[in-house]
Amino acid sequence: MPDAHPKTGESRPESARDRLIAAGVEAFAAKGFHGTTTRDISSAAGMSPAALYVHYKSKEELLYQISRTGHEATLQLLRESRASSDDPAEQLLAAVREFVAHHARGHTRARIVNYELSALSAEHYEEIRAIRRAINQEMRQIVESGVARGMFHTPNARMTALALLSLGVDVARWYRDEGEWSHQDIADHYCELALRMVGARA
Amino acid sequence: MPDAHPKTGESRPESARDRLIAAGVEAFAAKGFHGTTTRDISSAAGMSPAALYVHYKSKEELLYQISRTGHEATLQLLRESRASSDDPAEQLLAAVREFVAHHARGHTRARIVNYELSALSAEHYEEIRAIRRAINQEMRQIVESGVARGMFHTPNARMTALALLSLGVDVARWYRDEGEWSHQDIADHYCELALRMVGARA
DNA sequence: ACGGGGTAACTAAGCGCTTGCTTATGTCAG
DNA sequence: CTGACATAAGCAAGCGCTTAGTTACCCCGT
Repeated sequence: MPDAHPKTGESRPESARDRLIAAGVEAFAAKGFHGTTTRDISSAAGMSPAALYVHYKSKEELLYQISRTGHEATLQLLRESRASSDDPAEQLLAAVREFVAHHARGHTRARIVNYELSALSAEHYEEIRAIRRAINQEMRQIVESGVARGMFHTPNARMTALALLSLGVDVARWYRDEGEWSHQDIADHYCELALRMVGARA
Repeated sequence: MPDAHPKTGESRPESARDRLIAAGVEAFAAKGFHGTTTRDISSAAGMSPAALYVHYKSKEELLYQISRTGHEATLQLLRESRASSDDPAEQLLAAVREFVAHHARGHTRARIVNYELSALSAEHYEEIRAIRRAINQEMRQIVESGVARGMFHTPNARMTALALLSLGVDVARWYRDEGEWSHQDIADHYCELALRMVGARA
């Protein structure tokens, strides 16, 4: 909303900010933050190098915007999954299905979200860490509520919750668009794995 | 073996090559290949920038040596686990325990092995990919042999094997030395998770 | 209808610095 | 003397980012 265009409204093809974000996502995911130059990004967005600085203070701020919106989308996805039912097993299935599909479909963005944290400034990193803690807590509460109701059986609910997230995050590392499994196939199989991991079959 | 020292034998504190490797591991893991300068590496190894080129052709060749030995160690670990027993369940437990402990204890090296592949040259990348395929196959054969003997029950043995490796690899991403769980704790819990994932309790 | 003034987006050129790597030279054990 | 190892100095190229200037478009008093 900071760049809502006063007159063109919806017919505008794509804002310069968005094109820079899209170019940054591709480049950072492919070559990493430090392996990407501001010239890579701006030329992929069809601009001169200086144009990047009209819209973002620095290369790092572009990374931060990508990372922040990516983390917030992931957190929201887990919150909605947990709110979708009162049954922990249903919550778990929704969370795993959405989380895995999100990391497969958006593997490019997800790689930046999960593997480029060390390129953030100290302040930005702290902000992102807070979102990551909230993400962990969502999954933990699903598993712990299932254990509390006697529906799940695991000797260490926190580590199991971490393993579930870990499994989903790593999909972004190995997933390929040309692969033989669709993100649906993967999400379905991972739902089955998740039920087994939490010990849902008493 | 290319730099076996003729006389000092075992009392030699550490060769220059090894110090460069150690410095490279730390730097690459902390800031990534492109975020690390040759001056970072050489000064951490207590040498001038030019000394790196006495021992390695380029910064990329140093990365390659780290990546190759790391991959080979991982492959060997899985081969030994599989050879340690005829029982697929025993093989699985040995493989998961060793693989997870290896990725926790050696998380610094493991991060380079798994997250810095795109910085390798095309030729080196192909060589590493071959080792990675062999690693996948080891785990796959454990799971498939368990299914073939009716001891494991999973609808997609290949995806389950991939998930097991994925779970272990991702330990290197989140593991911290200061964390409250030792690598033994994690390995034990992950063994339990692995048995559930493959459906070992018929 | 018109022109002056303000604003936002963008570029060409380039600054100061750092990069990976090389060269010339020295040192020292065998 | 030789050869392996190290360094000081530095090169060409590339880096993130800045500056000065141009263009396009808005509002608004006359």
